Amino acid sequence: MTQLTSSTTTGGSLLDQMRFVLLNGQYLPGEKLRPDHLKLSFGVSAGTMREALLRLVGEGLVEVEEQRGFSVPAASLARLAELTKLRAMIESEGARLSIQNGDLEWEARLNAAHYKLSHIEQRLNDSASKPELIPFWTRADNEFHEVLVDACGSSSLREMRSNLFHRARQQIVACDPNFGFRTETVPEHADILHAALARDAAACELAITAHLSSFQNALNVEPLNKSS
Amino acid sequence: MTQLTSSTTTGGSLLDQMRFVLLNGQYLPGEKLRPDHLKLSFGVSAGTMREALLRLVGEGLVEVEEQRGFSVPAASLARLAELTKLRAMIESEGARLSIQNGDLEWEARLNAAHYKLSHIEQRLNDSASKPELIPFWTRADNEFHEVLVDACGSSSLREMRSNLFHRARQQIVACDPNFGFRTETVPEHADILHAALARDAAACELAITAHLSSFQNALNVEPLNKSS
DNA sequence: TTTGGTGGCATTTTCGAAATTATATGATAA
DNA sequence: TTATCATATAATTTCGAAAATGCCACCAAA
Repeated sequence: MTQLTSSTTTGGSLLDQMRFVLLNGQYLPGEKLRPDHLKLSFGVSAGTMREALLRLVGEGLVEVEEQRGFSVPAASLARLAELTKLRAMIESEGARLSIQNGDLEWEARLNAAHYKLSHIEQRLNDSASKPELIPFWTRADNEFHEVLVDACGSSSLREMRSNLFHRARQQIVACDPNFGFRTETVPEHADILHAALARDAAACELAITAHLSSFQNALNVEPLNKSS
Repeated sequence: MTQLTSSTTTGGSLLDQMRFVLLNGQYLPGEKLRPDHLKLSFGVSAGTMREALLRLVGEGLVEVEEQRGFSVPAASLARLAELTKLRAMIESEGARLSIQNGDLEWEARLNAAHYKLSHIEQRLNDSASKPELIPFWTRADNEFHEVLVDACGSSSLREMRSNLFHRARQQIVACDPNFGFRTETVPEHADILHAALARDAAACELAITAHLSSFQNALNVEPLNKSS
């Protein structure tokens, strides 16, 4: 396994570790996260543990109730649908702006991110199940969607996209035994890439919505709300 | 001043206090927020102070850099424009869903929220400047926009709206000597209310976009991006 | 059986200080 | 004068323990 963190401080790398395990379903939805217990697993003090949990609350990956401590957010298909819909809105708008503003260098980075992603997806497709690849796929998927909106010129939008991605991911690993991977994912990502490189904002928006909503359908959820 | 907090714990009420002062421009954009200094103003320990700041980071009202401490986010018209645009997207969608799902009780609450808001705005309109009313106006404005999306059925969207409102508010108090209040605000809020009560989602979306974008124009910023 | 209270235990919250790391100051050499 | 390095100061990070609070089982009274 490659190095998981780039942080120098204890709390920084702890945060990265916690994020990783939360995004890979190590803890069950609704489970309580007690600093006093967790400190044993991570080898830090309860205070540092509390600080990391507090930061994760800000990212929406952990919930906290006053005087009642921390817990893993409950998971449901309804919540996943909410987050996916917001993702579709934010990413569509971000991609639209990126297509408007992005330069050649952006296209190159998008290409690179898609190349990495499709490489991993190929390997996931080949053999029935390679659970050890999922973390790499998650990272590559996130990076592709990140680069897609990277030239949008709005750091607030980028922040929000990252936040939504992680929160949706957490729901997915709790709801889907396949961790969200499907064979259809491969051509869908390709569609997004090609629409973006062709500078076709409308097609790109369609491809993104199709990608996220086909994913919803696979989980037997109502499709994304169509405009009335 | 009425009671500012409903929290029982020290940290909880401290968080409310800090949020209040940050949203009212007590600290300058870019200013460093040192727990050791702030603890004197608020009468708590540095650790508790740190915890409150950490939570505010999660809300986007404070920034933190590893090994370099906390600071007030920089303010600029560009950043305000970003946040306002996201607000428009999120609130339009939330209002659309509320109009779809909201019942009579929702209409009643929206009416009540608008009544309170318009009452305060009337008083702000009458006399040239009543800076002591601004906090009340801010709260009423937030509550109106909150109720507007309250029946949307997506708690994620509600969370996000609240977050964006506060972050935008922080930018406004830093950029606008009038704290964002204009006489045009009054009819704009009324338009939103009437469109919502008439269950006219398209008109409501238009009214929201007009409201937020006319505000942008007043600050001499480029108008919100029109769909290409 | 149910209701209301009481005590003990686990957890959360808060604090103050030690350890680590950045930042500013000033001295020395090129 | 400029650059580099050591030193001193200030700030952040981390810890362990004390105080406050919630939770739960148990008992008594109705």
